[in-house]
Amino acid sequence: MINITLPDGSVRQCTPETTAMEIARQISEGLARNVLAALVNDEIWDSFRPLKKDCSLKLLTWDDKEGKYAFWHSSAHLMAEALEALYPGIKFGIGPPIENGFYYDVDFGGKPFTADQLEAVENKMKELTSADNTYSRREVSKKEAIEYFTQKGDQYKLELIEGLEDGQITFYHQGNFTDLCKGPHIPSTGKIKAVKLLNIAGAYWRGDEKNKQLTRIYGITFPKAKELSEYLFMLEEAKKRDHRKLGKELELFMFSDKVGQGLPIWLPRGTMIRERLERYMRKEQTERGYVQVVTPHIGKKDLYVTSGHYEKYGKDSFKPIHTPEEGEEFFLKPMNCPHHCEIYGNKPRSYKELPLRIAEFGTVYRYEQSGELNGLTRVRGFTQDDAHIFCTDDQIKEEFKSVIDLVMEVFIKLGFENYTAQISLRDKTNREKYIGSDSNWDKAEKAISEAALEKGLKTITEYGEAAFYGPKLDFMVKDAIGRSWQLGTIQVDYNLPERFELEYITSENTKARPVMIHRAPFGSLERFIGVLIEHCNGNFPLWLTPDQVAILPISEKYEEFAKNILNYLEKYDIRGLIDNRNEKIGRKIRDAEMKKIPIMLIIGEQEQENNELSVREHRTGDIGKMKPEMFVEYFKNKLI
RNA sequence: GCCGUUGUAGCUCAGUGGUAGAGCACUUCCUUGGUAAGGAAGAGGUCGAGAGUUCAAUUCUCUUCAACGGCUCCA
Repeated sequence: MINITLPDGSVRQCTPETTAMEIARQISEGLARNVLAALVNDEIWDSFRPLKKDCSLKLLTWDDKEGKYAFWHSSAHLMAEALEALYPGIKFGIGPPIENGFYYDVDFGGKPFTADQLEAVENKMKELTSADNTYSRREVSKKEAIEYFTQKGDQYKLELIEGLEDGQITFYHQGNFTDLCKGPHIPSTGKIKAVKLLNIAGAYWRGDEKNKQLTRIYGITFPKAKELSEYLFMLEEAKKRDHRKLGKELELFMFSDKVGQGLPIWLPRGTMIRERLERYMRKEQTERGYVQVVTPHIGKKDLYVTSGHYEKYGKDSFKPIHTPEEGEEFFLKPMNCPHHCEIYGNKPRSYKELPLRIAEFGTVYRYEQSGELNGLTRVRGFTQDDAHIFCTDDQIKEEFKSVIDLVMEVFIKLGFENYTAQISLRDKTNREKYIGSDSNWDKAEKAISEAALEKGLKTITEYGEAAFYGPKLDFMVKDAIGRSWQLGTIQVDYNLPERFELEYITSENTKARPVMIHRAPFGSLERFIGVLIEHCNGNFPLWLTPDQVAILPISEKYEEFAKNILNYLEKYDIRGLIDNRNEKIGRKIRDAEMKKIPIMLIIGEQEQENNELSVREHRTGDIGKMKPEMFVEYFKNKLI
């Protein structure tokens, strides 16, 4: 007999052949129906695997992340079985569960596979779910595994097996399909009640572009049909708040083939948002002791040779700009820091000047690969709310903490609650690719980690994600469709001050090298606004929105009154427009609602006579009449 | 950059080997209307660009540009 400890602390005795599923059944039939996998000690197991030894056991259902993963992993196998039934002879790469669903990489052997074939696969999968085939696990020797896939002719699986140790290899089987897999899997295919294959895309084998490109098929499944329809509805909703779509509808920005790929053009309404963000940031920075500068959009090749960017990125960036002068080359600036280093080096600096915080809304240009461009979130020309803090070693941590404060202030102001901070450190094994000394790196990495800890940030640490010149702390936010984007960033740099030979005079009248911190709370204004659009679904905070108020006269007769009101509001810094089209009020309201204007002021005979405004709020409706003075008061209160 | 899909009016999209259509938006006129679409008429397209096949190409083929979905990359 063995002892099984359940999460509530109770212990059950049973035979070593007992499975998690049997225990579930002992507890209740309902639970047994919902069990997808089991957490045995700290490993995730199949619910149908004999427990063998004393252990702790947690039953996993759809409500557990691990339960979902087992479910989707099994769904990937199910899709593979369906594909193999429909297209015999195809080869399989990997087929893991992902955050929302699963995929499988398939080699169709040169035959095309297009999206309109997905439905047939989906139908086959549904057929296989109604067969309710059980999943089973089998430990196999490496030899046996190799034999099986050699006979099947699947070179990808063979390659995977090569990397595995004998004795650790398992096969999973359901229906007519056997796969190399470490599991775990759900009990049977019948649990999968709803199937949707979403899209197909190319993916390199093992993520290496030198390898063959396989067809990746993405899908999602659910234990209830209703959950699928809810998910699909959610996807539709997410599409509606896509910043590319809203940006077009609300006339915030555009792209032009003639101007070029990845080069956003800001329309008047979008520019208003940008400028308000800039103004806000400038104010915050001034309060924190930053000084503002302006530098040119180009710089001589020499500048980037000195900074090291030329060597590292010269080949992959925009081609140099040549002048009539023989041999003279300029580059579009990919970063502002070299320019700022020149500002620092403009005169001798004293320790009394440090920390010196140089800020600029600097527009930079980077030649991103064409396939990587995406709306405002990935562009070739963008403006950073950049600043470089030159300070002493001892000041790093304090400066770092103050920047973390600033970033959090910005996120709170704009309603981003769901962000994570990522600490990016060096690759533990390969240190070749980094510039700078080991001791400097160690110091910087320590300062970042401590600052983040002391500020109580929720962080994850990633090794190998550091920039080539220093470790960094990035703030990541998710967009409407769940994609994660980096916004704010703080980076320590021991490298550039050295390359530019920057110095300051210490209190002992000796020379010392400052440390540089790059930081950008928004990151890029483009990306920030892109994510912000999706975050608030185009309903910007009142202080930021392009048009705060729409004045809607009932008819042409009240146009004069409307103008007076607008003039009055402008005196109080309230931005508005008058809709004086020859349309009925219902129509004007509808259009203002569609344009997501936060406040509508409806004025007609009654309002004109009593010098009043009928106030209507976006998405809320009529909230009654007010005197203009009262409205200003009301508006100011809403701003906070 | 690579693979796949797409490209027709300002927007969203039908459609065809015989040089194009809808809804909305736009313009004009009628209507002067009270909280999410008043009515009528009109204008608007080198069918992404270039080349080829054909008597004839927006439609078929190739090239190219761009967008989208991924992969790879990212100072």
